[in-house]
Amino acid sequence: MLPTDAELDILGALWRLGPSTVRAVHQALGKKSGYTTTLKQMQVMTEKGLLVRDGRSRSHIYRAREPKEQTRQQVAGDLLRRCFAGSAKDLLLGALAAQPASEDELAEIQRILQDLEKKKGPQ
Amino acid sequence: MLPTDAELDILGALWRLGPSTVRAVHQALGKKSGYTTTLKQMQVMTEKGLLVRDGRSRSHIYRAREPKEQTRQQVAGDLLRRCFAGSAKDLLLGALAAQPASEDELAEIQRILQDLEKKKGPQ
DNA sequence: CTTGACATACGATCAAAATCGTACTACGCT
DNA sequence: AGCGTAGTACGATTTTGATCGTATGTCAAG
Repeated sequence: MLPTDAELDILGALWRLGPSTVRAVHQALGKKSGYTTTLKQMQVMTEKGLLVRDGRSRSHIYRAREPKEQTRQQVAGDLLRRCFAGSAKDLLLGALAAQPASEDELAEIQRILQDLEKKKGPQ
Repeated sequence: MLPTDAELDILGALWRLGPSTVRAVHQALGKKSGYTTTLKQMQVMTEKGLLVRDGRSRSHIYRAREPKEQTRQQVAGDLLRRCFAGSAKDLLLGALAAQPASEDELAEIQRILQDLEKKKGPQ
């Protein structure tokens, strides 16, 4: 099951920060809502299996249960199908239109694509 | 305001089909839910300004109000920020991991990137 | 040992999205 | 004209996500 929007924000914070307390996540989120809201959300996410909690210290430490890459893959794949008719090209185009990438990043993407084609072509 | 998930499905269907009746969209959606649900959703979307309706024929014809590219840009940009820390590279990687692209599509992406860099570099 | 700061637990509530039932309407067919 | 089919209109309900208040627990400083 895919994470909701608010859940994605929390996962994003945990990816950035590494394993963290509720308070750390809440602060990193720039807190439009109250602390107990974030707490509750992370509790629910733990029940759902999105997070795991280490309750040994008084302030529990949470971390994402699945590797970041896996979650990203799921959510990108979902959008790809639902909104871009499966076209990775169109997805990239949309992303770049929304937020232009630096030349360095463009070059890096090129490199990755070349590697991919090398790996794929010979087969 | 970003379309909800169900709204995105409807937009996707309209992009594929072109201007269509509720029934056509409902069928294209392969829906688990009833016809009036789709109808109601499209009515709400019309109120929100996501769709426009031509009510001249008995079966009203709906189409997306904004160009596909604009909506895609918004939704891709949102995901890019929220889930990929602004890295278009990571977004592309996630998408490709979820659904590998053909060699042709990879090549096409390369071409687009080269054009982009040419346009950007000289400035 | 008491108190205050900070933590979790958890029910209640609120808001938004999705679903459905049913009433009403227009059209074509006989 | 009357009937059946296929459509819209729209209120009601259900479901889900997000938010909050408050009760309670823990610990360390004084």
